[in-house]
Amino acid sequence: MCGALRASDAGKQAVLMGWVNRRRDLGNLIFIDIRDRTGLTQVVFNKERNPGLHQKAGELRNEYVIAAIGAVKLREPNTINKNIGTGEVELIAEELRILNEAKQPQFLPGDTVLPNEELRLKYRYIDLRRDAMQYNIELRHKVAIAIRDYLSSQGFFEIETPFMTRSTPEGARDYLVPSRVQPGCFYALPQSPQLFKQILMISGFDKYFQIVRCFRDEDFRADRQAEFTQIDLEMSYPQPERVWEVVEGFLTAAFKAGGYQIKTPFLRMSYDEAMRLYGSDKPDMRVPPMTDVREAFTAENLATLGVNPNLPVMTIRIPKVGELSRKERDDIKPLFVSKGRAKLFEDFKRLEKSFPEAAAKIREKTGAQADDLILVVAGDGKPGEHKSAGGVKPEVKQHDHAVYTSAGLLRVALAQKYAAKHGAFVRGDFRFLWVTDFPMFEWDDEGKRWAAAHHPFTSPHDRDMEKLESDPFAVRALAYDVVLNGTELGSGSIRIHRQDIQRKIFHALGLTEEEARARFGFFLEALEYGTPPHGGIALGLDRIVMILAGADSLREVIPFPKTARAVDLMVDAPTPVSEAQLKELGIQVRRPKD
RNA sequence: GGGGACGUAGUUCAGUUGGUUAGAACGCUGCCCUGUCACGGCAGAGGCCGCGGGUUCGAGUCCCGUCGUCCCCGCCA
Repeated sequence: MCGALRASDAGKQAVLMGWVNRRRDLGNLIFIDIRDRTGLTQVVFNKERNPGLHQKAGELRNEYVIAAIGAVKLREPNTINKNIGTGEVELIAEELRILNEAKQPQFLPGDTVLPNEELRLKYRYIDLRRDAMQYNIELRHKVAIAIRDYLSSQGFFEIETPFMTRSTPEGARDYLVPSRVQPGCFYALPQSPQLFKQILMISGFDKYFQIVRCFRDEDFRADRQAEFTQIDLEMSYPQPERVWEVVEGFLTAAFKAGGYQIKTPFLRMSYDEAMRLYGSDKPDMRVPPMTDVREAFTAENLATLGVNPNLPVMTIRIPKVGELSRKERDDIKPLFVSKGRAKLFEDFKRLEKSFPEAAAKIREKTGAQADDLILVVAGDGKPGEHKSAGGVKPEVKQHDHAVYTSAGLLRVALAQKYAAKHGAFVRGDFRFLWVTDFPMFEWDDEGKRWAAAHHPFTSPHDRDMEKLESDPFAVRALAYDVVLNGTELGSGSIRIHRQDIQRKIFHALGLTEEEARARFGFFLEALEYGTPPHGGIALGLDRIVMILAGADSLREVIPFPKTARAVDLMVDAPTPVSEAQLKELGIQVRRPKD
């Protein structure tokens, strides 16, 4: 292989096959770097030594595929290239075959500046030849193998589940696949193999896993693709701690495959605590938590500031940012997105001038150093908004959350903006965290109903069972997320294994008996035939590899990704289909323009 | 659904208050060059300024629309 030859190979004959990475034509002497996925080797063509061969080498162009045969020669000491593994040797060509010519590509794998992503995706086969992409794809392979090996060694079976399955109205939008033999009927591509893996527990495969593709028709981001890969697993009779142990085990193996040692067990934190300290259910632990400093202010202070005294007053602290100019402070403002009625005080110096005592308490409470950036996010004091004061009603909690999440989003945005200053975002610093005790339900404003926060098969805490009807907001679920540096890696829960409880949950979700049976009838029936307690989790493989690769986007670790509008630029999908195909499927397309 | 950034040579970019012939670097083509390794030197080719309207004596530049890519909010059980 092109990256394999070493000084010890000197004197041997070698055949190298690969791409022309670069040619350096010195006239009577031509150097060609030949490349494959293992690396580069310099091949030398000397006119004096072999005029015919030298002339042929002159015809070589970028990305031609060639075979070079010759003797491995130790380089003169002054011509050694320390930048490449094969730099001590070179191949003195004796024979050259052009296996295939290449058109001049739009960009070259060896280019130092990347073209824009549109071109990279359109000519993905060129892009994938780049070192960085070859590394990422190999890393992905190694991580997947490590996880398979680990789970297999722990007694888990990898079992496949269908891709063409049943559409369920809960959750994300489905990708649909029309049926030809049943016109007007559709399969759905799975958002996850959730129900199948639960049924595998009912079927007696008490430890299941699968590295499996999932599909969700939603809007996409740097960390969200239309199709993505999950490490899905489920086990019978587990406590949550048992699931966490398994996950910590395979993540240790996966990160080891990526060259990193990680520490277990991971930190644990309840959802409530995560919200209060980080304003997020996926806290990035690399920057300091926020602090509620409501107590530092007097009632008069808060009134003067126009701050609601019933809501939290959160400080964000970003270390070592130093003095900010007026303009830099102004640049912070657009980073703040108020959820509900939160407002931002971006000038702590001014607060300090007006309220020196409160400011001193804040400095003490947050442990802020002189060069730390401090910001305050509080609830807007609107008259007539305190009607729920005194009782912990859902509305109050919602307003609390608005302040927490507004502050939390700003905290993350600032941490990114000033990453160079606080220096806390070091490659290889992995802060894992279990976030536990998620709420069972969320209020769906659009549908005006309670919705499952995780999914409707998640088991509530035993102690909260009686609050299902009276106070749904207070019901905690046996649900947990594994979080790494502010990214949600995975999400799981202990499931409901009893039909009566499942029925109660559907009821709390406002589903009638008939609706529930129409949607999940097969599953409810399965629950009645002796279902062991079970639970599991699913982790995003793409995200794990992305973080290990130090990449900012899933597209860097997926060979053939889609754009934000779910288009594959290389194959140009999706496309319209012929009238005949539609007719066969019994489908008529209503075009938006008509 | 909403907000923001970008779109100029094959590529990455520059292009002043609207003004004459739209530039640079790399790449490409040809010639020269025997120790280069991001080789070097000389010469040359290469432009629907994303697309469609509009304002103007005059538009790469201003306005409206549209298409595409990226980032964020909503959404993602």
